[in-house]
Amino acid sequence: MAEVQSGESLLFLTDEQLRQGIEAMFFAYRGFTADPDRILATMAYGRAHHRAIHFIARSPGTTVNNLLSILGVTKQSLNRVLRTLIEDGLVESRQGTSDRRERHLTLTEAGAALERTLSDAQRARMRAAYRSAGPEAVAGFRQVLEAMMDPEMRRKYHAIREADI
Amino acid sequence: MAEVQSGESLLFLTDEQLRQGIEAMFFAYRGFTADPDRILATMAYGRAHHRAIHFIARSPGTTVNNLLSILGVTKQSLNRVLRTLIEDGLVESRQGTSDRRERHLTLTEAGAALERTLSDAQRARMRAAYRSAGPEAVAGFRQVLEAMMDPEMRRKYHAIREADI
DNA sequence: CTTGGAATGTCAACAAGGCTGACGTATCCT
DNA sequence: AGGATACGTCAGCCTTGTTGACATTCCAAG
Repeated sequence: MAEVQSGESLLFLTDEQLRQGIEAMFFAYRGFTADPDRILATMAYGRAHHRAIHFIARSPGTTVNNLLSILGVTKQSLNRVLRTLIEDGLVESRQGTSDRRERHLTLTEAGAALERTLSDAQRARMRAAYRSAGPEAVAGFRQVLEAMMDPEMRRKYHAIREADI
Repeated sequence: MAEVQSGESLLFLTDEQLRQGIEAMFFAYRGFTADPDRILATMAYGRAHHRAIHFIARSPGTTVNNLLSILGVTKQSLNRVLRTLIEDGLVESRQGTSDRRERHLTLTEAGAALERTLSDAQRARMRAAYRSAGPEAVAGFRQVLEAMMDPEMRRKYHAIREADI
């Protein structure tokens, strides 16, 4: 038959295996967002606020445009979120010095505190998953995720890390 | 110092590593949904329709309640989606025979065709990612994802597979 | 046989968070 | 001087989630 696999090595590419991978992504992403979502639900915030806070924390002083390209939403969408965060004193927006059209975003103390609360919860789950799966599984996990990204997103994913140096 | 790692083996549990894993999940999930989203955008459907179609295809004859527990939304949310799919002739709802309160959901030919289009696109990306990462990475990927799920979701994830036997 | 509860469907109202389109202002660069 | 860029904002729309209330249908226990 045509479906016979040429050895065990390609079994991970059967449609059934791929389908299980798809479902694993679906269920895992739910777990991934569950803890922050629970915390955010007690405030007037949602997942969109979390994403903004996360990436501002990650790249303090980032511009609105940069954040837009990372989050992949329209400026109107981001602005709605950003406005409430600024009004609530969690994010600070400072005019740029070299280019005064730009706004540079940073977390205030309160913003940083919320960020810590959210990311502690999310990291705790990630840490538990990593620990139970082990270092080699984690390396594979990261490899597959990276291969799944759109090339442009992959560039941004790397860019964020390089900015830390 | 307290931060000194006890060897390379625990490096995958540093906050920085966990943070990168979190961001990898974020960017990868975007890629994961990008292709079906593009297809759905050309019709009057969204991601919610895709999810319903996927799990009906996966478990033909499933009940509304079962679908609800898998998708984790309210019946009102699901019903809205289901109604349009039934009206459009993609899903068939048949009253149960043993328990006639239940509705059993199956895809029509048209529904199955759309499911194939959507899942072909999603599987193509998954296949490319799997191929580029290799079988061992895939095993690790699956392990970490599974560890990340809520226990209840993990049960459902396994239940779907066992139902195939 | 009656009744309680479960499964399902439906109506209404609302909110979050996407989107498009249009417009205005400040700033920078050529 | 004029075009491009960065940002903010108003208005309106869509999908998809939520709660609450209520009707229907049916199974099962008393």
